[in-house]
Amino acid sequence: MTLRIGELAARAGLSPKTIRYYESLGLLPPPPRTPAGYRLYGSADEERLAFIARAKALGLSLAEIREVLDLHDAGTPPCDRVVAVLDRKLAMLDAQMRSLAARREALIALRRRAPARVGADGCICGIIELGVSAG
Amino acid sequence: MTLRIGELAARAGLSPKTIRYYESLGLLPPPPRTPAGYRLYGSADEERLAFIARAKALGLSLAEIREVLDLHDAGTPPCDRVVAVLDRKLAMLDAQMRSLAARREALIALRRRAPARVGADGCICGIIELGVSAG
DNA sequence: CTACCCCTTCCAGTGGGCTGGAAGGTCAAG
DNA sequence: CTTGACCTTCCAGCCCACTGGAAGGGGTAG
Repeated sequence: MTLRIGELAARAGLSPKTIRYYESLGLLPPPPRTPAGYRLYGSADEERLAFIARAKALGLSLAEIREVLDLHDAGTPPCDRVVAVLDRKLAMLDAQMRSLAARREALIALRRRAPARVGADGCICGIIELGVSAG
Repeated sequence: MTLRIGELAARAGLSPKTIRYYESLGLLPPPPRTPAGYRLYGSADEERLAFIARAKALGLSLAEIREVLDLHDAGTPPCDRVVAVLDRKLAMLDAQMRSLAARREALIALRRRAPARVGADGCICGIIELGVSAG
């Protein structure tokens, strides 16, 4: 159960570069090394990477994941923090979806009127240029 | 109707930096200069910036806007291209909204089960870690 | 003259999550 | 011995739309 970085990366579906990058961000503790300097990992690291993957899939940034991991490593159950982060994510997601929906409406309205605007005079492109009421 | 860059920027609601940046990207043609090298703009530039602002609000990237403007400057009505870009934007928007909606569902389900997962043993944080079926 | 604001150019940094590449060390197989 | 896969470090770049700052010139008011 001792892995070099390439093996760990393969199991986690990442590149060795990414593992080293995570270590540089403090997401993974500095692992023990062989005399030649090769990093050596165990199953705890694999689980940690699985946790990171799950948190990433939920939309947490690496900085947020690091915060949670730091709490855990300090012996504090990170769950309260996780709930707070999740709630914030949810609020941001809602806001983002609203703005996307608004843009989508604008785009669809424009798209519907586009044929009538093609070739409008005195402007760069009537589709974009003319006000919503026109057409 | 001759403006220096600061004046034009103020009218367009941009910074002089941004105007120069747009020029460097080819969104604005290189304007005439005073003997001292100051850029001089006219109402056509103001309209061009208004067009850019509108296109940006629709979600076009500066590269896409440049493409449209290049077509226009070459004497080709850009409307066909605009329609294609708009359609692509719409498809991307839909895909993005679907993925956001999926993440939102996952987040909400997780959030609902969170209390039962707090303090789960043998993992970093039960809220994130446990499978969807758990709880 | 100074003060002050505007203008010029060019270089560099922001954020996020990597990725590429150079230059070199290590280790097992053939 | 060589080959080749793997490892190490460090620096640099990607995307996007700017933004900051340095270093210097221009133009006008007092």
